[in-house]
Amino acid sequence: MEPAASDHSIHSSRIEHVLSTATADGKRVVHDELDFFADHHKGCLKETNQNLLLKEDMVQEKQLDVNTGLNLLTTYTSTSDKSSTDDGSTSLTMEDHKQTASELEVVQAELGRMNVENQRLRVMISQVNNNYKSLQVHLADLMQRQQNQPVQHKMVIDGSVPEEKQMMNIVPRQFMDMGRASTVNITQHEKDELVSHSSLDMGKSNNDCSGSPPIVESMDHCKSSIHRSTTKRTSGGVEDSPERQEFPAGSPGWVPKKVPKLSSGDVDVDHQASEETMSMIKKARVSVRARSEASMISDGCQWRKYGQKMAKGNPCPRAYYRCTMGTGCPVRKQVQRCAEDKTILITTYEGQHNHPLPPAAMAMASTTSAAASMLLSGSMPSADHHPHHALINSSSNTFLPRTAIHHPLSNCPPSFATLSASAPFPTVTLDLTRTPATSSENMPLNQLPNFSQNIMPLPQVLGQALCNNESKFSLLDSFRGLDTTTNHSILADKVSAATAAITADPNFTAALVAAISSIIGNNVHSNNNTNSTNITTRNSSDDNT
DNA sequence: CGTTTTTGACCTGCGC
DNA sequence: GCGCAGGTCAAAAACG
Repeated sequence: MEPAASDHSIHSSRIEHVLSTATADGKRVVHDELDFFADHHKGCLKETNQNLLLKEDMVQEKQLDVNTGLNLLTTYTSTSDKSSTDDGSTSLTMEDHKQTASELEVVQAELGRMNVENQRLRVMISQVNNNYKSLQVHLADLMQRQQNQPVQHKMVIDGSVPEEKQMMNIVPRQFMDMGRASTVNITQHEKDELVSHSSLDMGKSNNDCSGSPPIVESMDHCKSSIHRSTTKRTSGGVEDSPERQEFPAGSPGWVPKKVPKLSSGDVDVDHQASEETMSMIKKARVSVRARSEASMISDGCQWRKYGQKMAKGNPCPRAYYRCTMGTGCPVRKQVQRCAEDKTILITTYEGQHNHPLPPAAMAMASTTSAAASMLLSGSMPSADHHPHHALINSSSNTFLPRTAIHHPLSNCPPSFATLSASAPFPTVTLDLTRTPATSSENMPLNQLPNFSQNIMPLPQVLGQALCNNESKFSLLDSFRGLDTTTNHSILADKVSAATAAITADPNFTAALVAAISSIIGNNVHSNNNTNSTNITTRNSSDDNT
């Protein structure tokens, strides 16, 4: 009874160690790694739908089972009681009947609860689907608008907008540009500029999975080619690293680690402004802190260790891994134990996958990709001037910059996710090491799993964020908009519950990490193709595969 | 035997 | 220019 009921939680928080050495396809699996995606198959929306259907079937079956069981019970009772009858005792007593009846009532009540829960889950799924669709429509609309208004964002580059507008535009734009989250904030003018820049190398691209070179990478490759021409390497620039050979300039595989400095003589004034903007673009990283004795957390991808270093100030070595799922996939990650608490494993992801993510990694990634993109595009104080962590702390219910500490939603303690704008790389840090206790201060833990009842689903929150936003992706704006139309406490409760539920679910947070890292990487590929965001398309299409 | 891990050497950027 | 630290390379070893 109880296990069946618990099966209805969409987000399982189960963490299990992978003990096997090989997967079904024969690929090696790191021993004893912490597998956040042990039941990843539940994460996909469609699969969730299927699960719901299956579970409903299970409920029906269970009804049959129960009835059968009761019949059997009666039969067995009489049968098993035969011995007692044989012993001369009486047959079924009234007490037996009462007990059976009470059991029946309990089972029926439980079935009723399960049906109700199923209904709630179905409603939630439909809400999510609706939100995805509305997101898609809205983003298409935004893209169209921005194509019609290329001048506005030039102001962003020029920095001639009011400070608040700068905060809303410049900073998110940095993150937008860095990752695949969205190209919405890139105007057509900028795209043209970038394309003209990158056209130097684009012709050499030959292994782009998506068929279109990503803008950001093209930018990097452009600068990379300049860099290579102006800097010497002991290998002479001809014998480049294998990755550079694998990924000729313009191809999506290799993303240079560093953004080279350009001399003013290299480019004209317009380009210089553009380059200055691009020089602000730093490579985003996604870092996750998880408490684990395992050597590495499983994120659905396969990794090969290529180096290990002792980092300053930490007695534990830092291990360097690169993704081996795609040929020459440039995604890398660093794994290191926390110096203060060696039970905490810090995994930092960097780069962009040049291959489709495996189902394990995609599990819930599509659901969270919107969240991640909002995370990355969300409001932050001037990143380059505030090296501190900007709070997009989900457990603080805010996604708000520290400058907005007076926001009514920002009065909750931080714990979960932070965006670090500190040099050299902006880093989204998710802290899975903290218990939900902090975030559930306003929310009893036993209410957390009741996702569909107590909270607005995260995609819905994000959907509202988009719908309340006319021209830019800013949760701050959206929350401001919500402030005028919704009850603060209700919203706070909903967001708090969502946050707490997320915090309480390692699967979700790990998936969020994977989503963020994949967004930082993969979105660029298709976004450039479709000139629309991948957030919704991937959610709606990939989930149906 | 192919793949992965290990590990010392090397490269690069940055601060002084 | 030098030293330091982070990051990467690549040959050798280990592994399955």
